[in-house]
Amino acid sequence: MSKFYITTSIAYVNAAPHIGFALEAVQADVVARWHKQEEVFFLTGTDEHGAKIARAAAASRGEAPPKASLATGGSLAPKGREADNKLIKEFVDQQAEKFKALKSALNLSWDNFIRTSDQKVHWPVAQEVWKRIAEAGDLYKKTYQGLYCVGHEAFVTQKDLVAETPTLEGRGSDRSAGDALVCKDHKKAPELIEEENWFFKLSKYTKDIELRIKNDELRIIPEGRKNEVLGLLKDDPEDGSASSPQDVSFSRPSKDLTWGVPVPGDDSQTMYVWADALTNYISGYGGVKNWEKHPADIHFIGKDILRFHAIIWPAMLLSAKLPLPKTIFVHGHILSDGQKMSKSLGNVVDPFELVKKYGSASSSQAGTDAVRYFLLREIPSAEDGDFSYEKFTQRYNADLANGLGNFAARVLTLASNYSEYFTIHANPQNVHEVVNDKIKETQLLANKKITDFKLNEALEIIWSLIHFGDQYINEKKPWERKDEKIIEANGVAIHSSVAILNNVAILLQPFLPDTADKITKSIVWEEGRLEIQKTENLFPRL
RNA sequence: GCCUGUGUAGCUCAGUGGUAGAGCAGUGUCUUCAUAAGGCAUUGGUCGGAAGUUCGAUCCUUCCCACAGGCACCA
Repeated sequence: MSKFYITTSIAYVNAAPHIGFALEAVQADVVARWHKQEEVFFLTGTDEHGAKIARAAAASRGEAPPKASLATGGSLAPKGREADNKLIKEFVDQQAEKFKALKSALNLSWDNFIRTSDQKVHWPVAQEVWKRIAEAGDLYKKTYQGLYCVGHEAFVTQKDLVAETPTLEGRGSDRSAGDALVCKDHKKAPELIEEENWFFKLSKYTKDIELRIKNDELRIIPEGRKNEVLGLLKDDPEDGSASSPQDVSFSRPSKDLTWGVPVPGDDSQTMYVWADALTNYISGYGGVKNWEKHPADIHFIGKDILRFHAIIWPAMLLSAKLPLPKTIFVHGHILSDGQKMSKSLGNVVDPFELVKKYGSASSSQAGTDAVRYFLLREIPSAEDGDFSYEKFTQRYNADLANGLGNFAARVLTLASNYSEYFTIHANPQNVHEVVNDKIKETQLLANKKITDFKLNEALEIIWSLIHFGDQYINEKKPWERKDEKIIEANGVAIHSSVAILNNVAILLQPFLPDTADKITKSIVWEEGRLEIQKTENLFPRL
């Protein structure tokens, strides 16, 4: 297993794929394709367990009272769940298909798609890792106290609570002191419930992890995120504001949560998200043995799940005596017209719609590459970015239609119109020195940017080569002066232009694979002679 | 409430102790091989606000404002 191993986080299937996951998948895809000269294993998948999924499944069948106050009495959780689980299974199957469809929509090159509901592939690994952690003595049972809201069918926290309205003051005598809070959605006081959970001794490993992150044995990119994690790990008891992470709950009673992986040796408990979902990186990779030989080179994740990947996951691996991933790359979030995307605002951007919208009749891949390009160029790789149709159109016209598309058409037409030059001067080596230098410089810079995960800047650099090409052609004007004396010079100029285009395509291969192929295929050398096959417009102007 | 980060031209961002730069958009001009595309030139900024350190700050310090994120056992 000497493969370069790249993962995305696994997507939670309670909702349809949105553009945020598309961003992560596309970023990971570029890096995977860029490493293709080595052997690469690229994993993605879906996280399909948990109470939220169960609720989403019910909602999708139009059954559940969304936030209506209909408290389901006491019957919400327990028995008779076999039938329910079957329905949930149908739901997640359906959802997982939508995520898998991203592969063709965005031309992704993943090698495996892991689903946490896969009882044959995923469950045994999740349980094996659990056992290893248990054997290390890092799991213990503890009573968990929480505020349970019947309306939510879940534990709620302080931020879900609001002060009770004055009109209900009559009940004042009922409640104990300081208990004047009610659930903000359901206007009912939560119950204090105790339940027994398995806990993981996270605290045992925080020092070790802090060290490994500090010395980049576990790299976290970008720097700001690394510092954020180090801040979390640092214990400064003085001000009491930040204290190193506490042990985390690793299971839930199965009476409340049957939709998940059973805890080995304890039927009364179901694995909680960490123990279950994070192990996908091992189960999707052929199991513990493979991971031991070659752990992930890069995890691509969003900033919202940094804590789990940078602290809990390494702690689990240390406990299970398994190697840590080498790098965690953290991207930001995509805003929609400056606002957070949310269902209630109705501004969620659907990647499938985008691809369809920007694909032309003649070529649907133009839409795919246009979406890939926007995500990779407009969104700074490690930061938040903004999506709007206006920006998309602007990027498309300026960079793809006027920039790349026009340049390709320009060079190919030029080369095929003046092909007589080639009979005289058909040597591919015959490229101007300045052009060769610029090409080499661009390759160097772009590769450096990709290594640093600055994909947007890599594209910027590639586009500077296109710009250079336009300048070069304007300067050489190979279309005029066809007299004998300068035929040779024009031949070199056209060869040089073709070389620029060809190298742009090579550099773009990981970013816009389909467009790159089209360009490369239109430039053919036959018996030392250049044959140009003009293509249709790569990106028609909008 | 506590902690961290960000705030620079219409938009996206770069940048340095000595009074600011790029790309896109805008304007002018040249050009036709090209997708009314391209080249060149150019208009935009009291560098979030206030005070301080300094001969001098956009870059240093303090306070304030706005936004983002983290923590306060919420995944």
